Amino acid sequence: MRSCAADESPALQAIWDVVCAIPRGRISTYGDVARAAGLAGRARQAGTALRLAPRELNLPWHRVVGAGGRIVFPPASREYREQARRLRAEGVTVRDGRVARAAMTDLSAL
DNA sequence: GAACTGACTGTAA
DNA sequence: ATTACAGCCAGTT
Repeated sequence: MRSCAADESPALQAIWDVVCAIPRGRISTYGDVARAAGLAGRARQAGTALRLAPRELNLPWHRVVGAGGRIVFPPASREYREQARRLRAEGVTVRDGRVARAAMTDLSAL
């Protein structure tokens, strides 16, 4: 069964679907996620979609970072620590608010 | 419906 | 390398 539940908004579901498709131990950016969801140039909407995403979806939101692999949250924030912790748990190297380029996923290849 | 906000990004100083 | 800023556009007030 689908791990991502459907939603009334096609755009939100499309984004969630893409995020769900990011393999474990890999990461992608807001811009790339938006593009893969058919919303090119709308990186912010990707962020908004993740903010609105219900926890019940078990969405791997931590695999989405800013352009260039930068974590978008303030380093002291709870969200930042959560994301860094989860990424490291998947074997992704997080250093100084950045993730290794090697962990980048080419969503167009999915 | 106008104004404000922000889980973004590219460019410039 | 860092910091600032303007453009962007969906969601909220």
